[in-house]
Amino acid sequence: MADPHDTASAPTALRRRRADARRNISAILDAARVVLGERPDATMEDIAATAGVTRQTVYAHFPSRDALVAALVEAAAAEYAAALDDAELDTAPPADALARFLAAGWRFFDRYPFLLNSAAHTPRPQDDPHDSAPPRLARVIHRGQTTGDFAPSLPAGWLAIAVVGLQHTAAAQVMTGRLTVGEAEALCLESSLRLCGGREPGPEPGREPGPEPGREHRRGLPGR
Amino acid sequence: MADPHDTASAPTALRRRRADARRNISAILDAARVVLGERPDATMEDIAATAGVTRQTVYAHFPSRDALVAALVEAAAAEYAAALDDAELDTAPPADALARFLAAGWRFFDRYPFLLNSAAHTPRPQDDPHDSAPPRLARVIHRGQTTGDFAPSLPAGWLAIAVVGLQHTAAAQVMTGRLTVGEAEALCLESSLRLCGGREPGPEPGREPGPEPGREHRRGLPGR
DNA sequence: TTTATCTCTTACTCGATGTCAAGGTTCTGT
DNA sequence: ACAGAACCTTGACATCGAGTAAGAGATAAA
Repeated sequence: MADPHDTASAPTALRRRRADARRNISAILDAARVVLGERPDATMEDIAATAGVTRQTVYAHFPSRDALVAALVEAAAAEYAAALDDAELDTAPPADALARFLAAGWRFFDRYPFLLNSAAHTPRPQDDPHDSAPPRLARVIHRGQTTGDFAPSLPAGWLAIAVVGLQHTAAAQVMTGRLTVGEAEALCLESSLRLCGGREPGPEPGREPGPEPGREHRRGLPGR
Repeated sequence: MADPHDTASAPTALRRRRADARRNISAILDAARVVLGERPDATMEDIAATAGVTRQTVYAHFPSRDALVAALVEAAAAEYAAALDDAELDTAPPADALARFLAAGWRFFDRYPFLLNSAAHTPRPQDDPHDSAPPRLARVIHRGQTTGDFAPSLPAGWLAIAVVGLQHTAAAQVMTGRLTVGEAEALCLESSLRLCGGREPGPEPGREPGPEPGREHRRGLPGR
């Protein structure tokens, strides 16, 4: 709080901070991303220690724990949105766009596992301005429905949410060790296509549903 | 802990408790079910006050907060399992059995909304002996795959988990007020059937996808 | 009625969050 | 390079919730 000079000479909401301050802020955010991914109920002191600063320094930049995770969610949303921007969802064929959407999601979950550990969904106000993924996917699905690639009998908005939920479910299976990452990706893609009413590829040779070799690493939950 | 007489003369693990004790235990469980459904981070004192007892009385029956929610999850699992027993999943046609499974789930979520608020998924050991729903549904789906009602190209075990996850997703949409209960049920059923590869009913008259009248009550999240 | 059991009151410890002030350190503008 | 602002650190403090403990009073069961 105590912002000494709120002069109107700063049109940008973010005042230029000192270099070490910015360094610490990103160190704290990084530490929170890692530590909260391992233990969602980690202490402020744990996060501060991992970031190499003191607990009070964390409070110097984030007024509360909720503010910290909110900032973390914000950063995650920005990264996710950027990844989706790079996926060219609106130009690729609908089925490909769906696959790219899911691929971006897997990379995202890999970097922000704490979003799967339920601590992120704190009592957020009923608006979710940080979650731009479902609308984007809804556009893809709607486009596929008009081109005939997807079945139009279910609303695209719901299907988008359902696909994201499906990926969330699959990721949770990876976290508990019941699926490998490769299995989860394959099952999620196949299921999402079917959910959207895409034409099944049928039993053609060269497309077995088993996990492709070389990526059976399970994540598992870290000890304790 | 302080169990005064652990005599071997009690073959049943549960010693016969005094009547008011049992009454209080169920009152506490009921209060926890309601209060934690509204506020997942409610205090022990909140739960105790709602149950009409003192905080220490709660600790007299449940050694810790985790033990209380564990008991609550246990009770929920028992009710859910009983509801699934009454649904005759193994005799009804697969598509009907799937619909019954989902219907039981909706009644369950209505009684135990706290299970949607993520606080229930505390660091549980990696085994989930309390969750008998997916295996049952997997049996139904597998049966449908052998009879030809469902497509066999995805493993039944995964599809069961995916359907449960889909219902979870739909229920979350109801919690945030983005869907009514009726909409959520209709979309979830339709999506689950499609996910399992059931034959689409096609555009026959008399099956509009809109919400049927008389059950548009939204749940919404309670204030604060 | 008697007795074992349960509940309530009061008070305490412990850990985590959040706050505050003083003094030292480091960056930045000149 | 230098002065001052911005930042970090140390230490102490307040608060809240979880969990523990003992004794007096209430209540169901015998």
